[in-house]
Amino acid sequence: MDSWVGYLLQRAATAAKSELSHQLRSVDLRIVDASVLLLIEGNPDIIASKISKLLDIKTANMVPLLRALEERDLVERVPINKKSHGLHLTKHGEAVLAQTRQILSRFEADLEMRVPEEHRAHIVPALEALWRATEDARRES
Amino acid sequence: MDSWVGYLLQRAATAAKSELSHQLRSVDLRIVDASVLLLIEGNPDIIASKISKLLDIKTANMVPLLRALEERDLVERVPINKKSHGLHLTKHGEAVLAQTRQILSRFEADLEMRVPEEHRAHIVPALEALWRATEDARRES
DNA sequence: TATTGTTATACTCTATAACTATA
DNA sequence: TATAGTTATAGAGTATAACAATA
Repeated sequence: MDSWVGYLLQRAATAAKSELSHQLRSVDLRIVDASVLLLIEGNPDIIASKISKLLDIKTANMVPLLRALEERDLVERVPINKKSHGLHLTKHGEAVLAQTRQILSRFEADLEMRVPEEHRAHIVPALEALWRATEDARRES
Repeated sequence: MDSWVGYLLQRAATAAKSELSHQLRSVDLRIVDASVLLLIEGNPDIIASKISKLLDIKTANMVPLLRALEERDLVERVPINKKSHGLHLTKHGEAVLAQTRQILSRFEADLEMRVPEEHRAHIVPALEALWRATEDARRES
């Protein structure tokens, strides 16, 4: 079973997620929080429902997530019209995300270096193809 | 972000898990149930606490899991001493696992074929190294 | 009519604590 | 003293349904 792609994928992903979660505790963020902040920074005035589609989060679950980020003064909502709010980072949010980005890029570099040199160039295209083809299979079923 | 190993790892693993869960519904098993059945078949008279260590399941959570498998007549407990029970598959359990094994091996073959040929030989050793090194990092911290 | 956002709630999975009994 | 198994419970995380208001 140890040589099965599905099993190894699961084990590697779980281990990586667990390590990253641990490292993000220093900025008091979960992985999903960091993902949302990155998305807001890269797409100023993005609305909640757009984030929910991109990250596969139910809109109902976006509410407490964004409320927490807002209460911590990381994110601000600016009314676009009477229905939607554009999201953007506060000054404090930008500062926290800068710290977070350092953690993320260091973590990513560590992950890459753990792949033996002769396999390193193959891991990204292999995972990318695996992801896309598996997503497609799910959509077809 | 789409080229980050950690991100791709997560996406590919989630997609694969979701697809396998869906396929296992035909035998009314979750992935964890199938893993436990495989472990019992490969290690007759294994005890619950051993499974809990191997699959990283809290012993408290093994109780309802094994009870369900026992109530469905897939698994039997045979007393080893006054404290432990050896687990093994019933005839019915063996039959269901045979079906399950077909689903698993077909799924695994599909996954492998989704990796482009030029990267295929690299994915298993790459994931294995990533898993082990990341587990080690977690243990050290 | 579809989208956006929200509330309330339920379900699953996982985690913790306290406990009994046996190796 | 450590291990095996159990109970009860708490906490995330995620999912569904129903709803109001606006594009």
